[in-house]
Amino acid sequence: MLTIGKLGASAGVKVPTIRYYEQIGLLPEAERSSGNQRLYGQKALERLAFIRHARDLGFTLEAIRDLLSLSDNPDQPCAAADAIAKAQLLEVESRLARLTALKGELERMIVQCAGGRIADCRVIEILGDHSLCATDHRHPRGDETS
Amino acid sequence: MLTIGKLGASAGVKVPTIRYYEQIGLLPEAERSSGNQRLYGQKALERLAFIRHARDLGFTLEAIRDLLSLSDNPDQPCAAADAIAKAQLLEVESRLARLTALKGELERMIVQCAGGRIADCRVIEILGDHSLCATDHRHPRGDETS
DNA sequence: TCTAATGTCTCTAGTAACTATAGCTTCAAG
DNA sequence: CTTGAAGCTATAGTTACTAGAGACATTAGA
Ligand SMILES: [Zn+2]
Ligand SMILES: [Zn+2]
Ligand SMILES: [Zn+2]
Ligand SMILES: [Zn+2]
Repeated sequence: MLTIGKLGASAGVKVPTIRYYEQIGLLPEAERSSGNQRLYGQKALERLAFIRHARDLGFTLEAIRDLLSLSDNPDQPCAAADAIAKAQLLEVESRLARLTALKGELERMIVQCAGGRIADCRVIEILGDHSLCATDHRHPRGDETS
Repeated sequence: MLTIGKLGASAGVKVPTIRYYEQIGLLPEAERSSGNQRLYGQKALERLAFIRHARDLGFTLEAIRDLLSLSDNPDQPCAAADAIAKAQLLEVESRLARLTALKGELERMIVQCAGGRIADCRVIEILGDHSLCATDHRHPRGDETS
């Protein structure tokens, strides 16, 4: 049995994050010791490692919630799990496209600046006027920039 | 003079967002009409367009706050502005690197799944075990995934 | 065994950048 | 003059945590 600190160290997750996952129902309520401290077994460690890895791959907690409940039904077909992964891939690809455009614009504006006064700064000028940009990099609302 | 709705439409920013920017001091307090409604002139439109464009390029509001105060001092040297843009470029490049790794892993896991039961699903299996991954894509804490 | 340091407990609030809701007032068109 | 759209304030919700306060539990050393 692991204390919450050991569990966190094993899975690479901070202690308050574990408590948070329990609070939102992503982890089941833990057993408690006589002194009311949480105790975890191997299954909890695996579940937490799954969550951590999926977070590292950019899945949202909502997607992870679905993936976990799928993985609790081993005899079901896996189409739903694959669909979640494919959606995540699409999301990543769209962020990648946007970030690539941003990188290009940022490079362009930095290169163009000759480094004089603000009044002549190409960075400031381009920030004030998208028509000076080479690409249409604008942000569709509800889309995460990052 | 523009009403808040016209201003938002002109700059491509939602009305509540404009009020939010005013609240956090990114936009100055607007003039008011006799009926207490906000009124904006050309300068406010330019400032809001600047903010919008910088947001579209992924700058944080804090960075934008600094860029705006720099652009209010046209005779200063522009090194500080350029530094902010360069920092943003580095940020974008690091996100790009991470997302590229994520894309690779997601493609790998999707391709490997034969589409059977959850128990045999490669997606679920790999999510549970990072050692099955080809790259080290792990998320340094405090770093934005997106 | 006592004690000091570390770990854990609960609860609350804060982060970024908005978005949504409620309940009200003002404005513009017909 | 009336109605519907637009505007006002204030509050709360979003995501995925992180930080803090103040109290209790556990462990290691002297
Ligand atoms: Zn410059
Ligand atoms: Zn642009
Ligand atoms: Zn599968
Ligand atoms: Zn991995």
